[in-house]
Amino acid sequence: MSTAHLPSSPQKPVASEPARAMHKGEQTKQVIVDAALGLATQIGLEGLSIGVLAEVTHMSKSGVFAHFGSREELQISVIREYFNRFEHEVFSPAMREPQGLPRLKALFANWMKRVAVEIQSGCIFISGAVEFDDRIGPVHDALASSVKTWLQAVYRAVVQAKACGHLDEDANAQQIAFEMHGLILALHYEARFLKFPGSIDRATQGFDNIVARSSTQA
Amino acid sequence: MSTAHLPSSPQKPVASEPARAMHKGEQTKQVIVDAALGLATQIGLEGLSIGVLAEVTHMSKSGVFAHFGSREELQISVIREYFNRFEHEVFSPAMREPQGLPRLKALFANWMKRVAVEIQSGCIFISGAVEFDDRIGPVHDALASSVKTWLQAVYRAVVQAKACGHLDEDANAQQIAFEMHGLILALHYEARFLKFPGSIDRATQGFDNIVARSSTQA
DNA sequence: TGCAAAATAGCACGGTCGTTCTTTTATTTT
DNA sequence: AAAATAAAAGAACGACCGTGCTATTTTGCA
Repeated sequence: MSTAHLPSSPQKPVASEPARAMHKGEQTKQVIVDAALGLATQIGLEGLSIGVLAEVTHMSKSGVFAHFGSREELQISVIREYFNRFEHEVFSPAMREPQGLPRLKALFANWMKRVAVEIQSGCIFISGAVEFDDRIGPVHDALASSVKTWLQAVYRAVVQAKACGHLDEDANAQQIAFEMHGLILALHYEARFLKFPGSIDRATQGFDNIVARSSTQA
Repeated sequence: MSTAHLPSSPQKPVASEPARAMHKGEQTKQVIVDAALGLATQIGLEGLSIGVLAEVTHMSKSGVFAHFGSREELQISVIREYFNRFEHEVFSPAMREPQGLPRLKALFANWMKRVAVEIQSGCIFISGAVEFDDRIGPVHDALASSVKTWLQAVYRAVVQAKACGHLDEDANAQQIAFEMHGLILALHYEARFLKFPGSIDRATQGFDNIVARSSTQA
């Protein structure tokens, strides 16, 4: 069974079972990346330090370091891992829904479900954007291209919903994708930072408002 | 002439002219805070370092440090300064508009104008939220209370627009404020980090969509 | 089972950080 | 102008950082 993939998604071992013929190094590297992702979601990609990562994984600093060769490469590995999980949890399940409005709704619902979890754990697509928005280099590029890939997928889902006749043909797809993104960001901001209750409901309602406004008046 | 103030806004010297009877220490402290704000908007409150701040202001590290007593106090000073400027540039001018929809529109327009500038320079209400969203302490508190004060002002403007009959009486004010916040965040994210063109227009359009949906059908 | 190769540990380096303490300089007040 | 006070500099501290180098251990293969 082949799962749907976001375009140009990096093909990597799926982290789960050792997958046979996986050398020791790759296994522990995966363990490190898992731990690094856990740390990065909480304290950010910039907060990631090889020292504390070594502590958490019960290894030596140089042992951890050797798997990546540089801190930047570690950060990029974390971004890739996050992207893969995002694809697996948010994108792929939605692709199993029929094209058009159902798929778009599933996309947003899964996205929201993911962010709802990240109210506790943090989201590196959001924190990373702030940390790397005026920096250049491979980490910025890896992050930006991951996010763009995802937002592009959202955009395509909106276009398809229009093509299916589920949304008004003169609805602005870019505009809708932009507003969806805004709802997610406001949810993350107000729930995680400000601890406002009811934020999830407001994000849900916001999406319903968009759909109601853009739906074909039957 | 007394200017309108956000409730519970800290009263502090307004940075501009030396204001007579201002001791030398307060003047240079203001210079330092100005420079620190400039740095913090670019690299974040966490990126603020006393060393580079000393370089920028042509002072010694200990000279800079003595004005604050701790890095946290410096960060809080920066937050207060940013809050004052935000009030002065965004909130106060809007309060000179008549209550209701005109004032709400001015509030959003000024907010957007501010963020449009911050596409280049950065916004510590946004970056700070990410940096301090799972940390506790006085810096988090100072930042959160500043943001809450501002969002509360937005909310009140929406409520007033309803009271004036400019917006539907069954419009959800919290919902509208939430969606406005989302538009600002999406603008900041997509324009500053992703460098998407047209983001400003989409935020403007998003606000118009909200108003159109909530306006009293005459 | 032995040997090459890969993985991990140990250690040290130069650098930056916030902070403290002491000394010097500048400002304010008498 | 002198004395009192505030402001700024200087130097040093312990801590943490990423990284490079060299040993040691572990692994995989013949």
